[in-house]
Amino acid sequence: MARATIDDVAELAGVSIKTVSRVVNREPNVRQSTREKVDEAIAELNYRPNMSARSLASHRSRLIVLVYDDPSAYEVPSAGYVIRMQQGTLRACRTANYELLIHPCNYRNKDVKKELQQLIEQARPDGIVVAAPLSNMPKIVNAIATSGTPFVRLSPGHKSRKEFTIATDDREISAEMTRHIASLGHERIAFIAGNPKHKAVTNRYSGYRDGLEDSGIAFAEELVAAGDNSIGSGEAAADRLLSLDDPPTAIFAANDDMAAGVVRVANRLGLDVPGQLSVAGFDDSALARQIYPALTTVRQPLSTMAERAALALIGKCGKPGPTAGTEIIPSQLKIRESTGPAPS
Amino acid sequence: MARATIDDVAELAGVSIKTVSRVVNREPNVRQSTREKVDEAIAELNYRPNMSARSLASHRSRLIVLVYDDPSAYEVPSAGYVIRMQQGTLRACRTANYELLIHPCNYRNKDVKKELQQLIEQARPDGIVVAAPLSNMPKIVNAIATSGTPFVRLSPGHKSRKEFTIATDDREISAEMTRHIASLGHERIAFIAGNPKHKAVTNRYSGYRDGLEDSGIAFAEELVAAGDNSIGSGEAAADRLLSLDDPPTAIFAANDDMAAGVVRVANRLGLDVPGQLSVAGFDDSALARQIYPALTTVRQPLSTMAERAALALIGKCGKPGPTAGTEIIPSQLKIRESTGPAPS
DNA sequence: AGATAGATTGACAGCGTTGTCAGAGTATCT
DNA sequence: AGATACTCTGACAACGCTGTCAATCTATCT
Repeated sequence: MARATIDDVAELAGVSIKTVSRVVNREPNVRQSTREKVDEAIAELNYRPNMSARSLASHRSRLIVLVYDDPSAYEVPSAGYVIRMQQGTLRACRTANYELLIHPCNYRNKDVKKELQQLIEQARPDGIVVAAPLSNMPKIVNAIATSGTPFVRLSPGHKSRKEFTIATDDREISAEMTRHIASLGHERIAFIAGNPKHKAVTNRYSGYRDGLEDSGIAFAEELVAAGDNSIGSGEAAADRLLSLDDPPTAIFAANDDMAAGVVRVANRLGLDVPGQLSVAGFDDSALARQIYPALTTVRQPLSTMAERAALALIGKCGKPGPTAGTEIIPSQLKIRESTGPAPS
Repeated sequence: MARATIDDVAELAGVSIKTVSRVVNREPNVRQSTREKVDEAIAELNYRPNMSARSLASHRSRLIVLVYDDPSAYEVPSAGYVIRMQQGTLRACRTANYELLIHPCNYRNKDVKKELQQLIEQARPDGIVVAAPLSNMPKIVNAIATSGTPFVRLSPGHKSRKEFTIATDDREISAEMTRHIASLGHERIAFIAGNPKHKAVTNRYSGYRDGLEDSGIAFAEELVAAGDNSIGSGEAAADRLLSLDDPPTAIFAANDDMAAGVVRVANRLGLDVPGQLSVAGFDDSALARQIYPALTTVRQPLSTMAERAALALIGKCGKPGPTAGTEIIPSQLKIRESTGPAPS
């Protein structure tokens, strides 16, 4: 039994195919009784519009593409990010009956530009969500921009006025985390900075200093350690910080992996967490919940960001709409077991 | 500048559009010189066929859909599975210039059937890869089968002769793991069984018994504990096993989470792993590499399975197409630090 | 009643490919 | 040379839908 086409529906309902098209696309100016007749015919024939035909005729594909960096995506710690972005994008797609095409790509590859162009020309998506770090690479962004396809940058830490960008409040939430720790009575609060290449991560340092100031705590150079986002660098940093004459009673690391390193050192030194040392991380990675004690950390609403991005694209479809500016999605403190009152 | 169409290419090359179509689709019976002329024109105009038109006319979409269960997919431990499947499918797609559409869905939802039908009718994918547990549900499989779209089941532990299925060798590899442990000198090898609802997981128990037999070790009822795949159940099982009069020197858990539970108990009891107790898991989840000592475990080639599935659908593969039968992809032992020689 | 504006509907031409089929070339065989 | 069998090529009709625009209705206004 071949699929019913719009002609079949039109014939059964006794109207023209154009009217069926109107009903299907919820266009105005169709008499209620006509609409009902058509809906009945659609139901009876179990008619579903053919996407290809639709897209060919209307120049719209009801397809959203999510582009992200492949190699980093498939390392263990990044899997969660990717999944959460997909989840958000999918949520948006579902509401509007769009489908999601995923296209991880490797920015180190010389042909990314060509690859993206081909993707765009073949799939003709209605919109593209570009995730970090690709979203911060002019090469990539330009390739997409020149195609004329609407796109949204998912770019924690990078604002932009040129393109529509969804960003995070790394600085503000880091300040909040710092204030939270301070509110527990801590006065010696250390910070482990991350890889300075990641803008979002350096923003966290600024937030730490803001939070200190807000809480009336003097900044102490010696309480800042440099890390590179790895567990190992967190351990090294913790070793140094905890061997200070006047060691910190709380350590805020710019990401969860480094915070996990701190916890590991604390265990080794026999320091109780959070009894003798409070530890906070950032990212709410899987690790944060797997280690003991579970990490107090910051959860960035990656899935909400992605959803927002996709919704913007879907909504913008056809309409001119605002194509520039930055939208900030607020992060959330996840208070768990690794932070507690300062030791007296 | 509007995209070049096949007409533009035909005009520039001085041939008919049909000939351009032939060249683009690598059809035979085109004179070499003609082919070159057309290729030049294509290059000059940077022509890319329009997918929608192509798919409308040819009833093929160059789209593969990956369908998997949503809720379970997005829990932390499953993210890795999903990503690996996507990765494999994408690899296959890339070689044949297909694109991948992902469609997580919730089998608890009453409308899954309708949802899948709609997906199929709208996107008209050339093939569908269905992951477990959806691939084991007749409701789902039938919905897809009746659509006539070629599909492959990704179904560890479930064989089938009716549909084309990619399965794993849970039983065989579990036997191998058991033999490996035995070869290290262990004679008291315990097993923690997983959730009996998962066929793949119960197969592992059979494999354990096979391996015992292969190694000439008598099966002891008391050395088998029941778990439910969670870390907590692993701890409980370990507690019981290790308090036996003649406790095991090695524990093989049917998944990594339970194995992690065993390691946790060992730490608590002050047992050195692997000095006094060897521990093995199954799945090679992220956790396996994150805990200390890193878990000896089994890695199932999920990505290879998915790749194989997609290749079969694309028809790019020399082996028989997606007609029927089961193909087994062998798993791999990952020997890491949690297993070692039996204590003397 | 006649006119006017707006609501409703349909005819038809694309959208950019591929499939079919017939016609034109070419090589090979009697 | 003429016949036969391929090899190449192109004209043209789908494919199933949307956009445009004109035609028809209906309601409202003088």
